[in-house]
Amino acid sequence: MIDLGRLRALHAVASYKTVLAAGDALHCTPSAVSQQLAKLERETGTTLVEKDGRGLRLTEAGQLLARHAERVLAAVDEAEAALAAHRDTVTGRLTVVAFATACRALLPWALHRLASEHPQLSTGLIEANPHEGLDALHRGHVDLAVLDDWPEAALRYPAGVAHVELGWDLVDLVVPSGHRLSGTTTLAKCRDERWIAAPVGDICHEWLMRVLPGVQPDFHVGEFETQMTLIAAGLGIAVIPRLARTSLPDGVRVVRLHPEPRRRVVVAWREAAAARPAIKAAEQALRASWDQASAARASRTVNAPA
Amino acid sequence: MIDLGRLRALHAVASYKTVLAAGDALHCTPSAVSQQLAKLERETGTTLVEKDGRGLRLTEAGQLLARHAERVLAAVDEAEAALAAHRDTVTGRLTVVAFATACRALLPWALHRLASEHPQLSTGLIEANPHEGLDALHRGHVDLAVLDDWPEAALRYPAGVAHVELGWDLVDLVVPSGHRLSGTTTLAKCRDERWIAAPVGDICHEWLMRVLPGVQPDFHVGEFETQMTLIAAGLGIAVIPRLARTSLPDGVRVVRLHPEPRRRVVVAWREAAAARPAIKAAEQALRASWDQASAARASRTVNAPA
DNA sequence: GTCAATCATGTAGCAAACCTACAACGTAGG
DNA sequence: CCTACGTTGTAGGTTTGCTACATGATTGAC
Repeated sequence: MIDLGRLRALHAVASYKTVLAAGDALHCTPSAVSQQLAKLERETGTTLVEKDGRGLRLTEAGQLLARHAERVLAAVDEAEAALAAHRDTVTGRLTVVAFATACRALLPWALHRLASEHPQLSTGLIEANPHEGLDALHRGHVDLAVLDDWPEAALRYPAGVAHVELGWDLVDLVVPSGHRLSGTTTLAKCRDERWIAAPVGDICHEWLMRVLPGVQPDFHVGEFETQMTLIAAGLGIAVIPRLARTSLPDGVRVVRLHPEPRRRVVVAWREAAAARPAIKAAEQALRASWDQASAARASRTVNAPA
Repeated sequence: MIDLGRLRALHAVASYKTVLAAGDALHCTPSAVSQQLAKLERETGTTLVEKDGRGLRLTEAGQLLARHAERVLAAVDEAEAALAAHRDTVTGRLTVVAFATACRALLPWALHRLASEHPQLSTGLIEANPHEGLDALHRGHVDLAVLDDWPEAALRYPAGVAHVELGWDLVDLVVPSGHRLSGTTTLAKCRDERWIAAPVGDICHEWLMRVLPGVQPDFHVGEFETQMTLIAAGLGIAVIPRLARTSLPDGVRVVRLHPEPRRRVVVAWREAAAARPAIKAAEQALRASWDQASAARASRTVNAPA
């Protein structure tokens, strides 16, 4: 198939009328241009140029090919321009995987912000636990992952996956209003309570088993909101991260723990996609969302301390 | 600027989903495809592909560039197709230079035939003497030359100019009806006649000076038709090629010469343009025109011998 | 779980292509 | 007639591109 360099040479000669000027425009010697033309003629089996005085002139076939060359080169230019534009535009489709609480407390804000600031970006959201999320990210099923990373059951990030910390999410004990515990306590003192926990296999359950070995929860419920309803009904106690507590139902009370358990909330992406503007924009949107949620919690705490 | 080979590699990978299949389609090893992709990524500063299981998958930028690559490659294909079509199509513009008699006796028929058989061809005609015609051809001002080549004043064809003989045009003596000469004579016997000749510098004049040294024509007229009118008026005699004698006015008579002077009628073109179908078509049309003119002369001779 | 099949990619080496410098040739214009 | 200009050929060195082979990673089956 025709070579681009030869087409460029022909087009330059067609534009500048002389091999010398063409070579000048192409930043090479006229000899190189001449050789390219000769090879193009040999390869196409067509006479493209003819001598004309001490210069040369394109034959009809040469003019024909030069016209087409212009279209080809224009298409190449367009391709480069489109790629360059894509390089610094937040565009395309961005699918995010996030753990359940983040899906409720962080992602709605962040995705809304992304959509309004970058109309060319289309987004998607998948809820999954951090293990599944990290795997989906690594496999390329999603572009961004929001993960909860518990120090006592730390995630292992595969090679090629980068991550940054969004912040720490503190965990409190939540008990029925009339419960004996109050103020600040330690987890160890709660060992003999009736426990409400996440389903087996869930990272929160896994974490609880690790910080309170031997505990056997009576209830296994995924949603913290449901857990709090069970607590309000006096059926047991649970540890609930603050991010999951946008509101506190009647009949429950928060008891601080010491030392305070906490989980890291991180955003992760593939290093291969790190340069994509949409990734950076999404990370910023998530950070803004996190800050907003933190501020909201702070004001609630000030107005109505637990 | 982007290289075509790399675009081809990307497009193949986009089409065949795997480097292995792409290499197969491109008749090279997967390693080559992989290297091309890597270089394309390096050159564009963009991530185009990402690992996906044991295969790979195009990023959005990769898909974008692949779409553009398809357009570029399509444009290249079109260029090749157009060139191939041009290679065996009688098309474009063909300018012919011819000596005066050919302009009248040959070219109208030939150009008409060309125009009707090849509607895509546009033609032009310039009258010039063979020296000028050969020069114009050589310089590329015209594409085809019809020349009268007198053995006694033979043309010199420059390098790069090819020619074929169309046929021989015999020359007779034309005298007033009541002239003493008749039947067959020799040029030498006419030395002392009053001569009508072409203008000085014209190849016909040049030829006459060479075959009859010392003769001093009293009349110098370019058009043979006018020469015959002068002959009919009894003002002198002239040598007139048969091609120029489509009809014989009253008051003149043809006298054969021995040996018969004659000129070669040739068609010439630049070797660089020899492959152009329009050149071949024009040569055939001229040959057909010549044959037609010869046949017409033959039938006239039979019906009304000179 | 292990093993084999599949696919991408890195490395070394060789062949081809490309460009530069220089010289030769032809042409245009004073 | 001679000089300036422009193209084209040749030799040489450099770059590029490909193949063959080995490596690493993943998938699916037994």
